Amino acid sequence: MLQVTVLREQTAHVIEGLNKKNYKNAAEEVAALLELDQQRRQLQSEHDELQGRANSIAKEIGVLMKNGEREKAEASKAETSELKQKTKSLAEQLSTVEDQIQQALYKLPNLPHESVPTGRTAEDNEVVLENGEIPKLFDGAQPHWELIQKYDIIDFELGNKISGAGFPVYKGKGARLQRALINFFLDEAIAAGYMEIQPPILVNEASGFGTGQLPDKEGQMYHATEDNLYLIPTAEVPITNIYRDMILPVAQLPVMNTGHTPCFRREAGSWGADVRGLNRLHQFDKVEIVQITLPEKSYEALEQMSLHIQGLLQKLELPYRVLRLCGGDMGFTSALTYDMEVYSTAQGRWLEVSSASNFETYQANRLKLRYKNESGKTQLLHTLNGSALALPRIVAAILENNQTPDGIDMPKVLHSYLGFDRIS
RNA sequence: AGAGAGUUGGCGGAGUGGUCGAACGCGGCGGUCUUGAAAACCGUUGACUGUAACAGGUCCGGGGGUUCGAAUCCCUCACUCUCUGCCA
Repeated sequence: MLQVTVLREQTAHVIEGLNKKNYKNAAEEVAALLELDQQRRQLQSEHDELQGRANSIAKEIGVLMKNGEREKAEASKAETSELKQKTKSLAEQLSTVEDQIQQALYKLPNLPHESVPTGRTAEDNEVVLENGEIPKLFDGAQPHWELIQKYDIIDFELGNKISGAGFPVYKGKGARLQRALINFFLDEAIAAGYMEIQPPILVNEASGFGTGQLPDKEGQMYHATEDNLYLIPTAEVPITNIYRDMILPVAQLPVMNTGHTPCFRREAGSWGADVRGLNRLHQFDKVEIVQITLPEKSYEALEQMSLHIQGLLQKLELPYRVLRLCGGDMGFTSALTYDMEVYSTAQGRWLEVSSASNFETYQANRLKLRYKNESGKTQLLHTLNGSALALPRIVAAILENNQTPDGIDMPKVLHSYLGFDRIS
């Protein structure tokens, strides 16, 4: 979440940023928040003063009791009762105001980086670059949801039977392709300097708050109510929360972690067009990369992550493009997001396979993730993450783009991982 | 799942109602000594809030209560450990 001091000191900049993110009533809400903040500080200092007096009287009473001056002690006790009442009432008001501020802050999205294009929808995203030839397919080429049936490698019906829609069963070479991709992605990340992590895939409430899934996106996560744990929608949640409530030594930076996990998304309300086959699932696999850096290094890190992701797509020989998301299409917690899209030839459209974001201090503020700068002051770090990569749409694109009338050729880089080079 | 014990500063570990933000040890930092290092000795060493700077306030797992005063007493929740049971 945003820091109150930033709202106070850079009000105009904050409002401008919120507007760019298409946040409604930014000016009014910020003004209301600052008003609350003013009240809070006023109440705080009144409360603290009374509390301070009560504290010193209590100490005096202690001394009087020790000296056996009972009567004086009793007199002082009477004096504090009124103080106590006032303090209590101020404390109540204070906590109400603090709560209001907290709620208001949760509602504010992160501010966009200056390079973020203005815009409202995906139409307004900026295409940063395109790479690779879009292959020409033969007549009768099929979309992946037909190919997976033809070669019997991914089974949605079975998934329906044992779980429900959006939970496919991968079989035979389909399953092996999954495993090969996961290993390939992890090996590449490790070679790039990331440390592999296997985190829990059920997380507690505090972790959900830390990375910003809670409270606003509660409905998107599966919730195990009996134990109040959430199935992770991305490895970002457990891997970033490892560092919750930490003050990291500068020597440990940047933190570079990677991990493969299944991801679970309820996708409530988002079913409709373009969700056939592997395009949108409730459960899918993803390799995630996470970095935690000094503030001045975070954009460099984001570029590095973007290049890493592009390298994967190049090695898989998939045509892709990189988008810089516009203010209206960006995630709530992000300051700058690059989306990587792969061209799905049989569907004739681009599919998002990765998203790399710099959250600057937005998550770190919630996480209390900090470092000590040279003058010994604790300051918030920057957090970043990216998919490297999410499997289902990669699988869809590989199947569609590499199909021949009697089989599907696997990208060369996967051969050693797969143990076969063609699905037929 | 049943029974019991516990949760204190970076770590270990005192503290059971009154100058306790917290003894002591370790670690860290600074200094003396040394050609340098180690050892020894001296000093220092949490976070948040707040202020122009002081001051002040909050924090001993979370929340609530008793009291003039709580790390210390009470309630409640969470978590951890040990034993028993079950199990990959």
